[in-house]
Amino acid sequence: MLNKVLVMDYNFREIEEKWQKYWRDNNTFLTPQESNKPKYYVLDMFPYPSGSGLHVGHPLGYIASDIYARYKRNMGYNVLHPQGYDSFGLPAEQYAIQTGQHPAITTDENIKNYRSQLDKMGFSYDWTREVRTSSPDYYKWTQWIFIQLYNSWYDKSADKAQPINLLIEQFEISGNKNINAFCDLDTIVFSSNDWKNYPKFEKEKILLKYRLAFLAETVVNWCPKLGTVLANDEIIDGVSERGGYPVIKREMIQWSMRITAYAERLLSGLDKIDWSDAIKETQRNWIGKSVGASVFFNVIGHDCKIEVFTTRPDTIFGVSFMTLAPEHELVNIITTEIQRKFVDKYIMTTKSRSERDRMSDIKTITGEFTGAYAEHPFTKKPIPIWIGDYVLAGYGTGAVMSVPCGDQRDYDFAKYFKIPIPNIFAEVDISEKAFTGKTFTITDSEFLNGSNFNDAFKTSVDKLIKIGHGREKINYRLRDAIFSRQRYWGEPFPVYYKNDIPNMISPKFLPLKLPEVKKYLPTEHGDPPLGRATSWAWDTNNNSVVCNSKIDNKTVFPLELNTMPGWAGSSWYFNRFMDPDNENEFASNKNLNYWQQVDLYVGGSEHATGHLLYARFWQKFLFDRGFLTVDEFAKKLVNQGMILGKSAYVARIEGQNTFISYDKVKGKSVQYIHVDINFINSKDQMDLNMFKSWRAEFNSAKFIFSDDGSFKVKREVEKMSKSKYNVINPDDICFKYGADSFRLYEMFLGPLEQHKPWSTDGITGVFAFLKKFWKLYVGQSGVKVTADAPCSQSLKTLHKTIKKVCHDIEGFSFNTSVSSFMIAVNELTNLNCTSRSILEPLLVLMSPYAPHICEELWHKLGNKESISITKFPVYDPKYLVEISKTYPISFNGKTRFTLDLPTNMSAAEIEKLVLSDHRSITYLNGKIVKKMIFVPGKIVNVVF
RNA sequence: GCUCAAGUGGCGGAAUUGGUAGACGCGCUGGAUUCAAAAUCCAGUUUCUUCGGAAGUGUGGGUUCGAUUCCCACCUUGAGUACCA
Repeated sequence: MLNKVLVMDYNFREIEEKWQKYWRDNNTFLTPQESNKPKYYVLDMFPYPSGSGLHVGHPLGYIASDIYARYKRNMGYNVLHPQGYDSFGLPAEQYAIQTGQHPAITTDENIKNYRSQLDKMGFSYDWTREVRTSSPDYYKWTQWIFIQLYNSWYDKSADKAQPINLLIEQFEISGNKNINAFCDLDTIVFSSNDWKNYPKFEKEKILLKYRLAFLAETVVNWCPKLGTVLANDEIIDGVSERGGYPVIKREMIQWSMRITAYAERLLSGLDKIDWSDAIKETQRNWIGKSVGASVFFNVIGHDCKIEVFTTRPDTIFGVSFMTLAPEHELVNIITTEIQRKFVDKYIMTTKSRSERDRMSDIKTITGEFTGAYAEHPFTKKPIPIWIGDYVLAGYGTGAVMSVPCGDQRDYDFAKYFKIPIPNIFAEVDISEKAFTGKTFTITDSEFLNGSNFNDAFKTSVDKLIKIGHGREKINYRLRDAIFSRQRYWGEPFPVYYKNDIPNMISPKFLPLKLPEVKKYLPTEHGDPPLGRATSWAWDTNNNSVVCNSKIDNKTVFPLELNTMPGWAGSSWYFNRFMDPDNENEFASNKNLNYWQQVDLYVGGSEHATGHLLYARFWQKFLFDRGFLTVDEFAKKLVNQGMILGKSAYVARIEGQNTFISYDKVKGKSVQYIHVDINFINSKDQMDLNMFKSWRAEFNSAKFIFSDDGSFKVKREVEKMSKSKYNVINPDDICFKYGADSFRLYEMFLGPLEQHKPWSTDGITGVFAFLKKFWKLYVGQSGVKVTADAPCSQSLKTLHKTIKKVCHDIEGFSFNTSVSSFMIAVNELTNLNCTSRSILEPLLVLMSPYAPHICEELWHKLGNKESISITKFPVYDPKYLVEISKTYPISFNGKTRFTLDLPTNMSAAEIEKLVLSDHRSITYLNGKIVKKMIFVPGKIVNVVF
C-alpha cells in the first residue's frame, strides 16, 4: 500500500534527477550551427564565480531567461542560450595573496561549485559553448581586440574608427592639417615634411595621441589599500566599490581607451535599442552631454589665453571674474609675485584634501586671487582671475567664466570674496540669490540688450566666432577609460617596450599567457605583481616569452607589467558564444552573420555605467572596423531586481553577555549582532540551543525572555551576503521542494524588475499547486488521461490560459502566469477534466516554467521526444466567446438598454465585436454612440 | 539639489492599460480527516454597517458618463547622479 502511494505521488527528486540526466545525455539543448529555423539569442550576464556560491537571488534572472529561451524554442526558433564565467577578478587574487593558492585553482573550484548549483535548477543552457574570460583560448582574442584598438584612430569626418595606417598615409601626404580626428592634441600642427623628419620616437609619441588604445600620463583614482587604480564607475561616494577604501588622485602612465570618441554615438544609439528607460537615463547622465560654447579670454600682460566652456554664452556680459581649477596649467604662469605665496598655500591645502573630503564639504567656499587679469572679449575690461576648488580640473577646460548673477556657485563665491555682482537680467531681483531661469530679457549687455535666452545664445556665439574668441562646443562628462590595473589575475597586455615605446606582439603569437609568480602582491619598488615574474621578457627573434635576465633591449625587451581591467573580457563575450571554439578568428563571419546580436539580454541594472557602456563601445568599434555586422550588441535588455535577505539581529545589553528579547529592548542600551537566520522561525523567535552552540562565548550567555517565554529577534531587509548570515542557498530549496517549485516560486514572488525580500513561507503554495497539477494527470491507479472529447468549459479554461501565458511571457510578467496556471488547474480539477486534448497542451504551456514535471508527464502520456521541441499550443478565440443574442446594458446607473445583435453574426464576428478595445456603433436606441465597452452579459459603458 | 520610478488588505502582489478594484498565493479564522501532529480537502477573510447598504487604491484638486490608471499641486519611499560651469 505504502509502496503504491510512493509510486503514484509527485516524487520531484527522482523526476528532476532523471530528466536532468536525460537532457545531458541526449544533448537536448545543443544549439545547431546550421538551421533553417529563425534564430533567437537569449543571454544572461555571465557570473563572476565567487567562493560563496549562488544564493537564491542569483538565479532569478537565469530562470526568467530560461523560461523565455524554452518558450522561443517551443515557438520554433533556433535558440542560442549559452552560459559562461567572468572568471578574472579581485576576490580570487586576494585569496591568493592570503593563502598563496594560484587564482586559477580557486577559480576552477568555484566554477565547479557554480556549475553543480546551476545544474540542479534545470536550465536549458548549451554548455558546449561555455566560455571563461580567464582561459587563454578566450583571452587570446581579448588581447587581439586590444591590438585592433591600438591600431585604430577615430576619424570624425567619416564618424568611425579607421586603421592607423590610413592616418600615417595622411601624415605623409599632408601632415595633420586636414585630419579631423579625436585626439589629445589639437593645437600642434605639423606638415608632411615635419612628419617625415620626426625621429621614430617622436612619430610614435604623436600616434599615441590618436590611437583608441593609448598610453598617457593621466590623473588616476589610486586606491593605496588595493594597490591599484580604479575606473570612475568602480568608485562610489569617493571610496572603492570593493572594500570601501579611500581613493586619492595621482598621476601615472596608464593604458586608456578613447571611449570619448564614441560619446555621441553611444548616446544616439540608445534610441534604437529596447532597454529600460532607467538604464538609458543613467547612461545619458553618465555621458553627460551639454551644448554650449568655448570662449577664449586673453590674459593681460601674458602671451596666453584661457579657454572656458560655458552653457550660457548669453551671459557673457555678466562676467565679473574668472575661476581656474587649482590644478590648471596656467596658474603657475600667471600668478603675480605678490599673490604667489597665498596661491601656493591654497594649492597645497586643496591637494591634501582627499576626494571624499572635497565632496562632503561642498558648502565651504574657498579660493584665492592670482593677481592676474583677463581681458573681456567684447568690453576689453580687465577681469580678475581667481582659483577655487569648486572648479573641477577634470570637467570642461578646468576654467570657468564666472557669472554671479546667473549661477549660484559663482554667486556664492562672489558674495564671499566681495566681488561685484553685475545684474544683466531686466526686472529680476538678485539680491538674495542668482537667477538661473531661462525666461528673461537681457540688459546692460551691449548688442544683446532686449534679447531673450535663445536669441542671446545664438547672437553671442556668432559674435565670438566673428572676432575669433570662441566657437560652438558640445561637452561631455564622459572620461576616457583607464585600462591598466596593477593586478595579477587579469589579461596580460600583448605589449613589450622598446626604448619606452610600446610595441604590439603580433597576433600570430597570441595568447600571451600569464606568467607564474611566487607572490601576488606588488613588488618592493611598487611595480605590479607581474614585476615578480622571472620569465617576463619578449624575445623578438623567436617571438616567445623568455627569462627577464636576457633583456638586452636589442632583441629581448621587457613586457608590460599591468593587466587589463575586469570589463575587458566581458565587453565582447556575447560574440564569442556564437563561435566559441574558433581558433582562427574571435568568431567566423558566417556565424556572426547568422546570430547577429543578442535578442534578449538579462542582468542586473548595477552594470549600467560599467559593463553595459564598455560593451557597447567595443561593439561599435568592432563594427566600424568591419569585424561585426551590427553596432549594438543587445537588442532588448531586461533588468531583474535584487532578491534581498531578511537579516536577523539579537540585542545584547551593552557591555554584558546578556541577550534580550527584541520586544523587551525599549529603554535599554543595547547593541545588535547579526545571527544566522537558520536559528529563526517564521515568528521571529530564536532557537536558543542553536545560538548557544554557534560560538563559544554565547554558551555561557544569559537571556531575558519575552512574556510568552520565547526569545524574539529584530528583522531587517538587507542585501544577501555571507557576512550578514542571511543567505538562502537554492540547493536547500531545490532539495526540499524541487527545482520546479523553486523556479515557479521565484517567478511568483513579484515583478521581475523589482527588488523584493526573500521569504520561504509562500513556497508551500506553489509546491501544493504542483502536487495538485500532478494529480490532474496521475491517480492512484496510474495515468488518468483519456481520449474523451473536452467539454466547452475546459476548452475555455485552456484557451484563456494560453492567451494569458503567451501575453505574459512576451511582456516579461512571469509572476501572473503562475497565477493563471493555478487557476487553470483548480478549474480543471473541479471539472474532473481528463481529456488529453486539454491536458497535453497544458503541459507544453507550462513546460518553460516547470520543465521537469512537464517532461515527466509528457512521457507518461506516451510521447517519445522531449517536450522542449514540441510546438507551443495556439490560442483560439472562439472558445472564449459565449454566443447570446441579447445583452442587457446598464448605463449611468439609471437607464437600461437592451442591445440586439444580428442573429446572422458568426461567432468570430461577435467575438471580435465583444473583445475589441473600443467598438464603434453608430446607433443605439436612436442615439449616436461613440464608444461602447461591454463584457458578455454585463454592459459596462456607452459613450454618446 | 537634479533626474527617474513607485505608493492598492495583516503580507507578496493582480486589474485585459480609462470600464465589475483586491485575481493568485501566504497568513489568519472555522470545519472535515487523524489517538495526535504533519500533510490534504472544504468554507470564510478590504473596512464600517442599523445587514438595506456605505466608504475605499498616499493627500488635495481637475478632466470624464466612468479614474488604481490621464492632468496639476503636495506628502512619503526607493534608485541613479552630484560643485558638470
